[in-house]
Amino acid sequence: MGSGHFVNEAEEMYLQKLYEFWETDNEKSVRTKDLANSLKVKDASATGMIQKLSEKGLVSYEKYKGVKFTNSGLKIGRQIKRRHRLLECLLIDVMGFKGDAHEAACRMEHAMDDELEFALSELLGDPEIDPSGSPIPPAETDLVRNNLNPKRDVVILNSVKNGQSGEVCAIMFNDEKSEQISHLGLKVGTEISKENDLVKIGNNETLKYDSYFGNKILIRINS
Amino acid sequence: MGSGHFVNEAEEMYLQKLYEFWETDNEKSVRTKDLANSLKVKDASATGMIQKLSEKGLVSYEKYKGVKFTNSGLKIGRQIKRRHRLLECLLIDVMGFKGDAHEAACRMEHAMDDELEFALSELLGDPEIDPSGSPIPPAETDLVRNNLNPKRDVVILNSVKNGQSGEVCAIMFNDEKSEQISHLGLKVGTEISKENDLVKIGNNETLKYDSYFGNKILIRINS
DNA sequence: TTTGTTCTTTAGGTGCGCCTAAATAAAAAT
DNA sequence: ATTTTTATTTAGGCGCACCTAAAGAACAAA
Repeated sequence: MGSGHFVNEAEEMYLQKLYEFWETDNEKSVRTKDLANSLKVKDASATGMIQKLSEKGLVSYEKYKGVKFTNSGLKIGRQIKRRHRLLECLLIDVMGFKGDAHEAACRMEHAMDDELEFALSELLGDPEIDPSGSPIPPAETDLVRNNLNPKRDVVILNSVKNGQSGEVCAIMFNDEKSEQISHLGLKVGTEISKENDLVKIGNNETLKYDSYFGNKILIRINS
Repeated sequence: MGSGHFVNEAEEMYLQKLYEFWETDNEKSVRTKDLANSLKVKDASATGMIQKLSEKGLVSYEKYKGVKFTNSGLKIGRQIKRRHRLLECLLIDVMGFKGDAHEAACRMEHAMDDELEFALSELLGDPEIDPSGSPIPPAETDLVRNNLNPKRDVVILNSVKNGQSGEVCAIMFNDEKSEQISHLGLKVGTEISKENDLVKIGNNETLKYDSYFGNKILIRINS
């Protein structure tokens, strides 16, 4: 990444976890013990990995003083977390996966490259939070949208932007909540539009929906 | 799996590769060298792993005579291959991923459990071939469809079954081929039905489409 | 400040999957 | 049948990430 570092799976796990600490306080340095605990490894193991990451210039580290990101380490940690949360969106919101999505995402995140990350993010409508409400960091790499990655005009309701309008083109599940969706007055073909962060439906009434539904409803944006 | 074996990632790779040999000839035993070559490891490494798998009862092995699946080994190899090919469908057909899908799938397949495999297969309409035309083996575990996994009534066009009818509810991409799709006379709302492996559209005309389009068009099945 | 506790690091060891090099078996060519 | 070639296996090592046990540093309380 960045300066051409090769970072393996174990290192990525540490950097991602470090990013979680960074999210709550991006100043404080992280204690070896806390890192070890949350990764469920022994303290001595964490020390070893920290030293390795420090060698690679991904964290700054002084004995007995804890560890902090360097810029390049932060980039990588943030990117892995981004991929992780995008995967959770896919598994939970789109696929309706009821198993241990965190665990699955944890293992899949290391298999993603920039392109796959880009494609997934676009499929999901470039979401900014994951199913548990945690923020999805922005992309490190601003891939130029080209003819290999054409602009998509079908997005999930949650990612419709102010000023856009469109039409419901799919409601992804037929589960116990689908009845609730029809109570909202929504069905395939319903026209919607968004202004001032409010979604209106055909009769000019404001649509009240939560994030769950917003992920299940596909909208074809009017061009 | 089956008799409670724990199989790690490396072992899964060997079993999956062995399954590829099994697919072309399920009698012939596989030579160490061929296995090593296709996994891009040295012959000696393959020998070691074969011996390990043999210890576990997943392959039958006699020195200098090559290796064959046992029943339990075949089950595992087949399942990993199934997961791999389902992932390729997701990446290529649904997400439009243009990178190295094989490589990505290779790494993700080991992160899947029965439930995720089930959810993915259903999202894809239980496909029987992957994007390159290779057959997707059937599920080993016939998960009972329960309230956690409600029946989906939106499927891709390719997986509409004879006797079913429904309505186009989404066309997933707006790329260079979308124009071709509209030339087919298809748009959101179009009614379709399938009999004798032929898809008819509203005016009773037979729809001619290829697998590419069949994966991009979502159909809501009439109940 | 001394003592006790907690945290961190070092030192040494394990398992795993890979490697190379060398020995041995099987197969092919003469 | 003997030699040559190819395939396979053994033996010994390496790197990696983890572990335990023990030493040492930092911190808190008396």
